[in-house]
Amino acid sequence: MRSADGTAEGTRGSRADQADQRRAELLEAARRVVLERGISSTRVADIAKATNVSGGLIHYHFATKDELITAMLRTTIDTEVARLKELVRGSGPAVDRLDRVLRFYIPRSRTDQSWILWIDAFAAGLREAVVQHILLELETAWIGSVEQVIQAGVDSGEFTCDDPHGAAERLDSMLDGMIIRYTLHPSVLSRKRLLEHARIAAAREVGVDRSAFPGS
Amino acid sequence: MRSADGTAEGTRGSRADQADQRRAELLEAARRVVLERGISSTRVADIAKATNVSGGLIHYHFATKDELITAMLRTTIDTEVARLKELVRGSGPAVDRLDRVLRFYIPRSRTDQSWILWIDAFAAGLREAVVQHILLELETAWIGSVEQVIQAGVDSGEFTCDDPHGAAERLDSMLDGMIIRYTLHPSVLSRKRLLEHARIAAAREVGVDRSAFPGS
DNA sequence: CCGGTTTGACTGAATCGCCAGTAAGCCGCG
DNA sequence: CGCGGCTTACTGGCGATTCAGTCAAACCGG
Repeated sequence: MRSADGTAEGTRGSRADQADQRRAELLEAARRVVLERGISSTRVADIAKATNVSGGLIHYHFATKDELITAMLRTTIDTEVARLKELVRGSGPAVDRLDRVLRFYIPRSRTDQSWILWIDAFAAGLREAVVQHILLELETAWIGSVEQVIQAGVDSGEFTCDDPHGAAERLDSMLDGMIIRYTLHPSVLSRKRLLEHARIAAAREVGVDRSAFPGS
Repeated sequence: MRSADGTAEGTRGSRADQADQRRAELLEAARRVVLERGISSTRVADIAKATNVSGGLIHYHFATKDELITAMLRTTIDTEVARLKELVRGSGPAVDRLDRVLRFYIPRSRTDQSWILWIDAFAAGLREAVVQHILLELETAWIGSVEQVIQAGVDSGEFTCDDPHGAAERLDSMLDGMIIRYTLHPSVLSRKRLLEHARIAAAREVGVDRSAFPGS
């Protein structure tokens, strides 16, 4: 895609490419470190160590720690939203598509830590407008996607729902809250039960019977 | 309740009382400061200043900052749970009682910051077992209360619900998620709309019509 | 193609403000 | 007295940011 000159590959090449690569590497490392230490107790030195790089380099690529963290959230969200959009574009009966979205939302297993990042980000977003904005984007994308699938189901006559947007808001909120609970106390609320709750609520929102959804 | 000795009042008296009072004062100040700065960027010096007290005094009453914060969360929760239990104990038709609980849950106004504390605590709870435990207590109390009111309604024949506990879990989660959203982006989701969502969902869970609840 | 020059990624160590926690002692009340 | 609540003055160290310098790759005039 780049390099109309001699060297004909995008993986390795000009210094700009190298810098981009390093930047991406740092963002990825930042994500890993934040996942296990939390945003507020992550030190730039930790990220440096995780990349086998000097502390100074971090500040060569990112002016401040905040900038690094924000950039990390930004790219994480972007890929997440992209995958979500793709998922929504999929085909099949509306029930299946909706169920797929629900399952994508919910952590895959007890060791899936992706939500740790968002919980941390919620707290950060309380005071940082940039983070707040990023989170709003993510939520909007989710609600929009759920709404879209519901609307498709209504159009095809599979679903009955007089307020797809409201239904999506309710479902999303319920999942947010429940996943936070699951992330904090996995022993109190199993993933299975969580998914079951999601399906029950979803079925109700779109006016079909619970049995229309997968899973017993 | 204390002082079976000479001085016959609980507000002012023995040195122990004075110490207790100071402790409470510090906890209250801690709460205020944390609300506006967040747990992780609250310094003990801030709390000292907010109480017009020297920095050293904090450590006279609380060994570490963590202990102070934890104690603060603890007492906040205790009073919250107490008020909740009292609310549940109230009388009247089950719909009214349920609605009262819902309204108690939701921030009173855009300036009610109580939820900021919990969002912060969620993040802290990701790594601190003590906080995690405190949060679990709070959630359990909420779910229990909602369940209890629903069950009462079922017993009196006002409600239909074959799984009060599950219904309470779903309602609670939805409110958690939605309130986080409201707290972070009040301009995107109004309190009015939030309450309406709560009533719609609640009505559905207990098998009554939305119009059975107050508010148009 | 070559030596000199520039550029840009990167290092390692120093700086410096911040902040939890400590130590020593003051003071008023019982 | 003497104890308990309180203050002031410190410290120890952490941790973001800065900076002077290294090194290799790209560039360029001849």
